[in-house]
Amino acid sequence: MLDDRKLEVLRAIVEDFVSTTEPVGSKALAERHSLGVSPATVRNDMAALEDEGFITHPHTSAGRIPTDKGYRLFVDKLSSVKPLSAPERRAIQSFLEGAVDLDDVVRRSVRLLAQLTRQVAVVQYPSLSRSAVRHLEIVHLAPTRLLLVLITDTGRVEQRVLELGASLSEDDVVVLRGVFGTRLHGARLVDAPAALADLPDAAPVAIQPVLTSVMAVLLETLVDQPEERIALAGTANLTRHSVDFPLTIRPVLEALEEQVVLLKLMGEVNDPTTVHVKIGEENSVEGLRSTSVVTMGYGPDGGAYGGLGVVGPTRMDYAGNMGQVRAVARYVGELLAGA
Amino acid sequence: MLDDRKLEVLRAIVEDFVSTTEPVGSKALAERHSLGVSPATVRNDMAALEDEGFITHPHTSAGRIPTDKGYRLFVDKLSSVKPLSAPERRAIQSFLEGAVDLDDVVRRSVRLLAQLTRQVAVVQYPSLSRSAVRHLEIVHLAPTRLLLVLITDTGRVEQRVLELGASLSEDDVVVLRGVFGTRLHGARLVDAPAALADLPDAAPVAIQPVLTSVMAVLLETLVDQPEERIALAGTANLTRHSVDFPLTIRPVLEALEEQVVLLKLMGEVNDPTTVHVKIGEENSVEGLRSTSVVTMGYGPDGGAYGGLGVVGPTRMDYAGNMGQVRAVARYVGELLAGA
DNA sequence: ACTTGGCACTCGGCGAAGACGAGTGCCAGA
DNA sequence: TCTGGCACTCGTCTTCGCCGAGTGCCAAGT
Repeated sequence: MLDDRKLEVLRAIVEDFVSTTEPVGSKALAERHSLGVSPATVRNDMAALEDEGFITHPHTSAGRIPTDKGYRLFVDKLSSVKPLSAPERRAIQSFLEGAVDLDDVVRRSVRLLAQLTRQVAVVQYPSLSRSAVRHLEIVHLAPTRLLLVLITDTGRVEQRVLELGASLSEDDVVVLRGVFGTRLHGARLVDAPAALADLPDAAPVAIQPVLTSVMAVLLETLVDQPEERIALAGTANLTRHSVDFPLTIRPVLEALEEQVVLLKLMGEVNDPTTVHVKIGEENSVEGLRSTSVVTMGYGPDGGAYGGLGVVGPTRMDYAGNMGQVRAVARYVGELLAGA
Repeated sequence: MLDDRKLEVLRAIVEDFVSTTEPVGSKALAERHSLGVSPATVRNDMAALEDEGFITHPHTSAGRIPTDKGYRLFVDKLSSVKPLSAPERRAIQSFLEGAVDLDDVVRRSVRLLAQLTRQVAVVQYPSLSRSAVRHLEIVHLAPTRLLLVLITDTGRVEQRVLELGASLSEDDVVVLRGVFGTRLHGARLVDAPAALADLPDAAPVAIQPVLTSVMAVLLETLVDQPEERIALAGTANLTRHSVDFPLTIRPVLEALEEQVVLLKLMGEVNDPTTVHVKIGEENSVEGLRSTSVVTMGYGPDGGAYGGLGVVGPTRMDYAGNMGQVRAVARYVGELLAGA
């Protein structure tokens, strides 16, 4: 059905189309790649590939372009992730070293990724629920007002102001600090509910009410509805492709503005060992059906802190972008593990 | 030189052009606006306006369009900031209420502004240096490692990990907390250097070294090089205009990706009482020469916490956008003052 | 059975030519 | 100072025809 030469033809079509942006014809193909056969033969192979749905032609008298299915085959069978060049490695290193805090790491990574791939880059902040508690600070702002500050092992900081029904003494606050500190320190946030389950009963009766409400706030805002954050960069890169503009990039820009969409994108990967690729119609998000998304999780092998990746035209350099995404994901993972 | 009718003609041209996007001719103008004169007269006025540089025509047989100078006159003399409609007010309120923390406030505001104006919206986080210290927490992560967490009255949280040369006891940390707490609580960050100036001398000798380095980190990262943050939304709105090309929106997108550019934009306004408008070539940033920027500071009258605004085509609804920017700035200002 | 050269055919792109019409500038008269 | 008239300019849109890349198919060769 699909012998080696046909696959070779497909690879040639993808590579040429990706680099030239123009439909590729049988003649040019036979010349540029040393396939050792005539254009006519190539045409036959092309017809076969088209029957199988791997390529199409926009109109009768034009060359062929790969379909989503064609790219999929190319990515799965015909290409391998391209390791980075030495300059690229150096770029990553010099770009990311010297980041002062988590925000800085994320912002630098996303810009780096955009620059490296020349695509739109997306980086998810380390997910709260998968992080562990490094420190929980309870600040007594006013008699009836507490400020909770949670700091995770990946450096995320979340704070909430809490209005209490009743007034609280400084001693009460100290007790609260002690109780939550011992229960939560080092615990992963997903495990927090379990760690705190018996807390109200175990505590002194006097502070049980306030303790319960602090617990409620903690669990609600940090575990039940964890606030996910995402950074974006390189949207200007969208204008490099697709000559016919507003129509193509509009829905993409709109989709990328939706926090939900980005979360979905990133949520689908929590595997920090493999690069994932979604091509065109494979994307579950409406506005991104004309693009491809390359993603990877970052963090420890067990479960990633979060995801990162790039969004670009289906006509992209998959091998290269996959390599770049993988490299940045690994670096960021290491950086945060060491923090 | 420019009598009332000519000004009226200019206003009509600006209004028509803004709403239709098309060069406006003398005939259409005389009909649509009840100027009480014939197209021929309007033509004469137009010729005069053109001589003065307030309008041009793209080519001989086209209508007139305003120049930057024309828009400037329009904004300064011919229009007044448009108050919001009732639905708009309600939208602001329902959009912003229920924000749980500063991040939330900023992100909601920027999206709100983008939606309201249908332009690209920019919101600067409250500038650190102009904020006051609500709480400074010093966490003893490890014997030689401190975590500084600064919380400002506007709700910004900044943290830095600090590696010390020497080991520190828990008691030392308590002393540190006390010292910095009393000195800084409630102080504005701009005043921090003064508030801390004599600190090393006044403190117990034992902790002077560590105290000095904590001070150094504080002052350097929080006062000398305060980390400014900016949120952006509505870039997809750029595609609504400029039927023409990527050529128009490309440089704009690129400029908007530069943190520096946005800071410059926002830095130029710290007046929370007036809306500022930069039109086309008036912009100091290269990539934004084809756009207009409407900005305003938010915060207390004395000095704003930060700035916010929108970026759009010079052909924008100035009166409306100015009203919207002003309204959002006021709301955000109140919201943060009450926090 | 596969490959190859030949050949007729398709169809989008591009440039020329022309019709159209919006809008102008100017002028003479009120 | 305003107005109507009029000739003129010039960009836009449409049509038309040519060009050529590229195809599909076929018959012949290996």
